[in-house]
Amino acid sequence: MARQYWLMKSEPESYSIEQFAREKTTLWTGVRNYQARNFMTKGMKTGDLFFFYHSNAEPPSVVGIGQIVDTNIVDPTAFDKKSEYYDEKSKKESPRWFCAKVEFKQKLKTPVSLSTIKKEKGLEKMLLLQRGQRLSIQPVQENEFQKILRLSEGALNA
DNA sequence: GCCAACGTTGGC
DNA sequence: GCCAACGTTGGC
Repeated sequence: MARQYWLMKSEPESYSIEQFAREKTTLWTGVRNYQARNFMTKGMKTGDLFFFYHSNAEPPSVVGIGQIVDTNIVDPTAFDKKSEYYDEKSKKESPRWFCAKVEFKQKLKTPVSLSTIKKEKGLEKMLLLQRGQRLSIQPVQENEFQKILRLSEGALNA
């Protein structure tokens, strides 16, 4: 199975690329949307790469790259009453939520902003740009991945 | 199983 | 701070 590519969102105020760069690896917990969960449990494989995206940021941007280390880990925050992600409906015998272990690879030389992505030909189909979509984990095509990488190195980025 | 009310996401 | 889009909840 060829390597797949993803985009994973995080608000910099809750978990930023800087924090990720410092910790090197982290558990991507707190996914509480079934569609995002299914991408994570069914599609994601060890070795896949993902864009780290800052949502609710100024400007919202792709800021770095990470790699999937392990998948289908039961999300421990669902059982933690003190966690904001606690879900009483997720039982240890039949967990409802899962997370992935991810490793920091690099920050982009230049973040690629949402507005830049919107302007770039060939990226129109990205889920990120689809109307009303709010998925925190979404698949990215390889050519889209490469294109955004090139944007981060060129001067085209606004 | 329908659907109104409500909550959340996230760009602007 | 606003609000569109969408998911979830719960009454019936």
